Amino acid sequence: MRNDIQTEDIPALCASCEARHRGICAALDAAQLIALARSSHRHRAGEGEELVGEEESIERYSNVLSGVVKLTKTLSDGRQQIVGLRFAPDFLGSPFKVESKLNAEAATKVSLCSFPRGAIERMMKEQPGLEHRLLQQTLKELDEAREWMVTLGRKTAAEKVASFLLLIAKNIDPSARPDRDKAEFELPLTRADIADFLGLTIETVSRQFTRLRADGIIAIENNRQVTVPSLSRLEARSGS
Amino acid sequence: MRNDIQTEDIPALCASCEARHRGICAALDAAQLIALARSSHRHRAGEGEELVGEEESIERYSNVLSGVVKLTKTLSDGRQQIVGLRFAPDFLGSPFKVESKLNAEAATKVSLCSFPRGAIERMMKEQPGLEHRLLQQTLKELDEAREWMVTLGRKTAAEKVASFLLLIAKNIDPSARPDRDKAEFELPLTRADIADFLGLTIETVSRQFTRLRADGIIAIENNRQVTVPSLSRLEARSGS
DNA sequence: TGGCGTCCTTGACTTTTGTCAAGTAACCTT
DNA sequence: AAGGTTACTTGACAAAAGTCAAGGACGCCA
Repeated sequence: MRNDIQTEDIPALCASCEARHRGICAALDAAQLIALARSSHRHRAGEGEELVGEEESIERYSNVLSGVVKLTKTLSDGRQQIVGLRFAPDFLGSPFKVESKLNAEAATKVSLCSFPRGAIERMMKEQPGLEHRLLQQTLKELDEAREWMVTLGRKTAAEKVASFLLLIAKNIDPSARPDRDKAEFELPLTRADIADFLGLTIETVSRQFTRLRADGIIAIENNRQVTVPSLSRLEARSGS
Repeated sequence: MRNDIQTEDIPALCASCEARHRGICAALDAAQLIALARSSHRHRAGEGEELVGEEESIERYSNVLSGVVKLTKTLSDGRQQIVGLRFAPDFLGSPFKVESKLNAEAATKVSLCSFPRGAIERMMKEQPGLEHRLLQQTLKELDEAREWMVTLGRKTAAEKVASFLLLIAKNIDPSARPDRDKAEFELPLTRADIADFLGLTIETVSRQFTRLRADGIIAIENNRQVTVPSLSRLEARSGS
């Protein structure tokens, strides 16, 4: 609506940004983008860096521009579970606080575009489309979480590992489209992370990789570089 | 805001309704409640009854007024996972469709207050507070789903069963407040359902119940009636 | 270049959970 | 009250995944 009477250019910061089109910012018009860009800044974080600790969590929201962020929960005795992975251009930082604790950590090198809580909340008031967008992202996350609950609760170790590889292929390798049965990507997680994501041990994950490799379903180079000659053959092993 | 100039009474249907205060309807003013009540109706469903099938799913939304509804997902070979439980006054039916399939089934006798999709969407347009409320419920569901992912992925069978009992106690027994360490309730799920919720088999669930009973953590009568003399002792077994 | 640390793999063995089978208890129907 | 059905429990055994231990590959830093 206001786009029509809005002649200002969008901020340079946003012009080449993926989140501008597919992310949360797509709900904003040029004037709002400019306002938000004023209080936002891009920054990078290295592998293993904590993104959402106690204090920071509520104060800043971010778009993931590149890299992978893992969301984790930890039991009192240290057992850990990854409850979600965020890829570009996902939104990071749950609006309005939830009681239960969640940690966000860079799984790879990541780049983020962050802005203060207040800015986004102000915009939500004047632009209902933004809240709508947020609701949609949240529904998508909920859907993904439930999908993964099935994987955690009902799949075998072999199926879990195959499901994980499919998930990564879909989100990392841009060429892994339905019309192309081949995929190639670098694993964004260590074996330990993968184990925490799948509810398994490192050793079990490793053994399943070995089996997939022996069966020609995947090829691995340098521990991280994965080639999947046939996604459908991989999917056949994912139990879905 | 419109509450001030609104002198009409709220509909009789809503007057005694829990969802009116704690549920999604709390975001509506009297005029909107009246409009919604016109196209809504209460109905009951028996144990095991399908609530959200292929066609019905998107067409009707409901508030759960009493009883428990289970949300399930099923793998192609029939393995099933319960991905959520809805208690009164939770909202049922995800707004705007998601691609992945989810089934809702009455776990116990339930009573619902349903209204057509169109009605709620119309109101969301004129009352942003409603969408906000929906976002909050969705965030709560997401939080619960992630909490359960930890249970599924990282807890032992014994801890899973204890966690399940705690969850039910909190949601069913109104007297199970922090200040009272005792709880008593009727299990809303069969052993098979519990197994599907916990990612276990019926037999394992049964054995864990037997152990909790032998250790005096719980008492069970008639398979379903559970007494927990000390919630904190139960919690100590839940691994959280 | 060498040494150290991290990440990963592999093997032997243990534990946990699942499977199969039998049997009991409660309930519903007639 | 009899018969059948469903839900649950229990036991013996099998399979899956975890644990412990050793060793290899690679990268980093002095």
